[in-house]
Amino acid sequence: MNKRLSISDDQAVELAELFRLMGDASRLKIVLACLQKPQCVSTIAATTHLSPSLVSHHLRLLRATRMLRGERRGKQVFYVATDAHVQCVITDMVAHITESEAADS
Amino acid sequence: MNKRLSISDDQAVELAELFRLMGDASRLKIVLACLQKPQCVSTIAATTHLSPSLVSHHLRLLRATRMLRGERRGKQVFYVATDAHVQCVITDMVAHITESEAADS
DNA sequence: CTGATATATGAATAGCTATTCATATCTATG
DNA sequence: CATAGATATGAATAGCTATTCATATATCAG
Repeated sequence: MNKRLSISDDQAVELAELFRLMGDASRLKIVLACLQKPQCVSTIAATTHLSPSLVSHHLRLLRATRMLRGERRGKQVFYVATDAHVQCVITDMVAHITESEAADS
Repeated sequence: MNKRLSISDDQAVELAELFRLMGDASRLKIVLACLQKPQCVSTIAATTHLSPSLVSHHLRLLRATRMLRGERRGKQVFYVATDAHVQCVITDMVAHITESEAADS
């Protein structure tokens, strides 16, 4: 039951990088859009109200850190979240935000 | 069982801000140091290998978003993590990092 | 091959942010 | 009060980053 909370500096950097990726509203919305099922770039752009170019730039970062995986289907490329931990974390935090909304003093 | 994953733009910004705070290695280490029990600033600075000034600057941000709470005891101020959700999220992600270390292809 | 659609990439930039250094405030003690 | 220790604050800056615009690449239809 005793949880390990002391991590090395390298691990802190690694972990912070994951959080940093979710620490931008545009990128977070992109990840959210791809959490449940694969979405193509233009759909992501439409649902997030971001330009396709910007979405593509962010997708590159999310791809590089393996938070999302892309698969080409014809002209389109579909992206989906890969990491179950990330899915859990985001889901939990979304729940946190949406639940504690009325209780915000 | 159907989890809410679509959030408003404002909520995305709010959520991203929480992640962004943890998205800096220095700040993440500070939060980690205060997760289990209250720590004073100089102790935090010592364990994180950061200057007291830098720690104090980061603490201000963490205080402002209510991730940490500070309490004065004599000359020292002790900080501790307030939000259980944040504790969970960080603990989960730490577990994620430390577990999947060997399996990193 | 041509044109059209979808995605990616590169450069340029404006705004932000982490860090440092200097200085101020707070608190206990003598 | 004066001094010392602990924390906070302010200014300055160097480096980063999100965004935009222009352009390139890829895929399919005809």
